[in-house]
Amino acid sequence: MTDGRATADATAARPKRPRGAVREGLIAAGLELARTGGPDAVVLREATRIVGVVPNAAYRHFADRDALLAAVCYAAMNQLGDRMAAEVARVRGEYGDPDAAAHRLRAIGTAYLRFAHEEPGLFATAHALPGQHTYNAAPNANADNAEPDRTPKAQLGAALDELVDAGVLDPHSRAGIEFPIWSTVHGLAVLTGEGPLREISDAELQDLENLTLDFIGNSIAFLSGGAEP
Amino acid sequence: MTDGRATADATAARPKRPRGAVREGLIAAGLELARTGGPDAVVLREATRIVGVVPNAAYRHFADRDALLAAVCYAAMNQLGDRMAAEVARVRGEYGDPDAAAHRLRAIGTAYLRFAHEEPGLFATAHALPGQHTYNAAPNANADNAEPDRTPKAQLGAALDELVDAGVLDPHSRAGIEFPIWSTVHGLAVLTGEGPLREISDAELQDLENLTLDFIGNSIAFLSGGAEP
DNA sequence: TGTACATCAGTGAACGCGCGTTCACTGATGTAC
DNA sequence: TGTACATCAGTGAACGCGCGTTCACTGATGTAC
Repeated sequence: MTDGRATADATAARPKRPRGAVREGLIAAGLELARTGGPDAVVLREATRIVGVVPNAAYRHFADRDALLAAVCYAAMNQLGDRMAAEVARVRGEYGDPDAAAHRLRAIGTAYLRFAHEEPGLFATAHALPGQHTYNAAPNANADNAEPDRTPKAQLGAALDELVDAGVLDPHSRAGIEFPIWSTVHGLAVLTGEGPLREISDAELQDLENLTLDFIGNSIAFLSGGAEP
Repeated sequence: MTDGRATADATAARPKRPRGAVREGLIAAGLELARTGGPDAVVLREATRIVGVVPNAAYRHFADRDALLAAVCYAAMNQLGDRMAAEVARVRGEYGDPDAAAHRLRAIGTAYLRFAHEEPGLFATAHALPGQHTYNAAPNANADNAEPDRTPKAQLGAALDELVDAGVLDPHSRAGIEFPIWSTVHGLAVLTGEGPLREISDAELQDLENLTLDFIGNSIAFLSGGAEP
């Protein structure tokens, strides 16, 4: 009874684990810690405790604490990407339809902001990759990749490409426009999350989000030669 | 010679310090630590070492480590504000002149981005106020304040007010517009500083900054009923 | 102007804590012949 | 099919470290009468 092991199997002593289970478990544990307390809460010893393994066992799977943290950061970023993809997929209308394209772009933004608001720890962790690691070398970014790139930047880029194909956005204005847009949404998430605007009410937050997404829409509209509504 | 004290005064033993010198020294030391390593580098013991005082002496001036960090955060934010004010002051043209007003708004943005780029540690620290403290209760924000508010938000607000007075920006569109603008600039600073865009070259960074400030200008131009240039 | 006392701002020593990391080890799994 | 051996993935114990914080103290400064 002192042993909290799940299985009452007779052959106890050392529990059998499928291959790779500890590594995956450590990342999952790290994600849970990050969810609650952000990147600083990803403590190697605590992760091994959760998995039920001795601390140094982690070094069979990760070079050091930062390598574990990096894996957790990638996982957090993937969760953000999945949320965005899911939100975009909910928008109906065929590819190239101007209205649908605009809605999909907005869905990108709202998903990003919603994730930041609902999972502040994971959102912060997704952007807390340790200095010696690189965002480009993300594990899921294999060269001969059949499935599309699900990074936030890539999904935003795809939405903007559709806006061009739909004839809404001038191709000439397309180049690099994802960066100001990404910056705007990211900045709002940071300022209202842990930044100087973190004390505002939910109602004010909602207003700010709408205001900000409209702000983005206005800039695009200007590039498309539109006038004030 | 083993004593690194500055003065060779005969009455050594305990060096005389003017009133408040230790407190100010701790904040200055904390700023120096933050400059190099960000908010996490603001270590209470290290700050006391720099000042030349025993660790627990800090508790005469700060309730705990977070109180010291909060003071350092406020100081970092003030440095950012000072930079912005200096950059804006360099723009010539009298108040209300449309061209000068636009330049002043842009100066706000460039100063913000420049500070983030040149002093990443201080920039991060300015936005790393510990959770139990509040940005509104900034020490320099006394109620009966003769001097103007130098917070980034206030300076941005002043620039936008001038844009309204200059007839460039519709008063109806003025309300709350500082938040999307602030978000855009802040987001770019974070993404290119410690975020996923931190590995880009200086040239690319320059392009991104121009692109982003133009993006802001476009949104304002749209609100003012302008068309594509 | 002098004395008594309270407050202020520092010292010195110590505390427990939890962390990341290293070492030498051992049993289980996979592989070659 | 069986045996010999290398590799893998865990254990157990220990390390040094530096941190924030608390305690009891002491000398210097300011204040009341």
